[in-house]
Amino acid sequence: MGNKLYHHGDLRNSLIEAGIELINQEGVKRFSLRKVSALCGVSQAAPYSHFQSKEDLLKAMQDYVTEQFMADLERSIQSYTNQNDPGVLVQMGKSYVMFFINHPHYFHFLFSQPCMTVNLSIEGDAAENFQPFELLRTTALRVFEKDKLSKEIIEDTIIALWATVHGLASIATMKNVHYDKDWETKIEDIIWNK
Amino acid sequence: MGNKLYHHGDLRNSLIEAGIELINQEGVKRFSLRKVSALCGVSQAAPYSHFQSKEDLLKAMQDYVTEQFMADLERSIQSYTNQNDPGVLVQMGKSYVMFFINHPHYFHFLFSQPCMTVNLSIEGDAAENFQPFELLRTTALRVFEKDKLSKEIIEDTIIALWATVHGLASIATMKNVHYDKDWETKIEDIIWNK
DNA sequence: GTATAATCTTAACAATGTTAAGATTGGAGG
DNA sequence: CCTCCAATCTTAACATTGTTAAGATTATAC
Repeated sequence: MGNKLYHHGDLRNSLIEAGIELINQEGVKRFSLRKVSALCGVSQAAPYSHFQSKEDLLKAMQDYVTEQFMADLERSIQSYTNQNDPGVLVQMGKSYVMFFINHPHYFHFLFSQPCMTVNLSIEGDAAENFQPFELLRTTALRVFEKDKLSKEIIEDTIIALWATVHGLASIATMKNVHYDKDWETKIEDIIWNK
Repeated sequence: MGNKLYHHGDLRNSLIEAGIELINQEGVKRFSLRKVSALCGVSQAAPYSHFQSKEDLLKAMQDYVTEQFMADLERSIQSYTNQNDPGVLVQMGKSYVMFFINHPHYFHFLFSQPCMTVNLSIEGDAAENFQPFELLRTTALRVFEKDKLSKEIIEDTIIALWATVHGLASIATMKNVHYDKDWETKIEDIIWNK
């Protein structure tokens, strides 16, 4: 009765988004299921209708962000005319930075929390790695295929490209650094001059 | 009265060592002050006579291992005749691996727990880095000084050397890989052939 | 030998993850 | 429209945890 519904309607996503906010404000250390429940105006045990455990919610939070990020990057790549042209890397790099300019809280959530496991290894099992990094890597490998470069140089170039783009995202999402319409051209310039 | 002493005698170190054992067996997630206290045959609040908090004990556990490791490495370096000879790096590498062959549980404690913060960056703040890594780095810089190599090549060589040595330690401390008297010569060969 | 500081114990508190049992509700099938 | 069922949510409770307070015990300095 009234405006208080027994059924929340979209509790699963609300818990995920409130969880990200909570971690950004208090850190993963002070994150708790009960606090997230309270933020969603819901009882302490409500999350257990959607998640098996606290760890399960945390994993879902990571997947939630990563999936949006991946969808954005894949859309960006496929919208480019020539998939083998180096320009596709610049296009992807722009999207990489832009995604976090549009969602700065996602950047802090993913990369500023020591226990949010984001694997970034070249040699290790690719399947366990941060998916956006692997997407950048396979895209770059396709672009560089025709160039007959040594494996080492290619891998180093990929790391350099990723570092540039990730660094830009890190700077752009810092507090007091505001979005500027010149950012897009800024990003293009920096990546091209690599 | 009897053999049960009111004063433990060496509780601080016992807590640290029992804590390392507990983390190796159950993981940092299931580590708790009360369990460590029980393992030491002491009441739940006893740790607070030696540590301010759980975090404080965890930090002390890391420092405890790192200090022993550093002392070992420094002794190894200083025992070598010529501090500028490349051989000092081999000597140090041998000690690096040997330390963890002699203390395999320290390796797992330091490197297999996601929340044990071990920084290993080249560009970042050196003071925040894993001290043994910085020691290897400064030693290598001294050895390579006369060679007039580019900074990039030197840094890459340092990474390669560290990776070799650390990888050997990782393999050597795996279960079912037992210490063998040939390990020392094995290590020498692998590092020299780099 | 006594005062004092260090060390340890017991007891309690609030916060947390998790489960059990039951209430409420939306929607499918009659 | 009505009924039944599964999904969703609530309340209540439990064990575990970090931490503090108050006091007991012991080592050590004087």
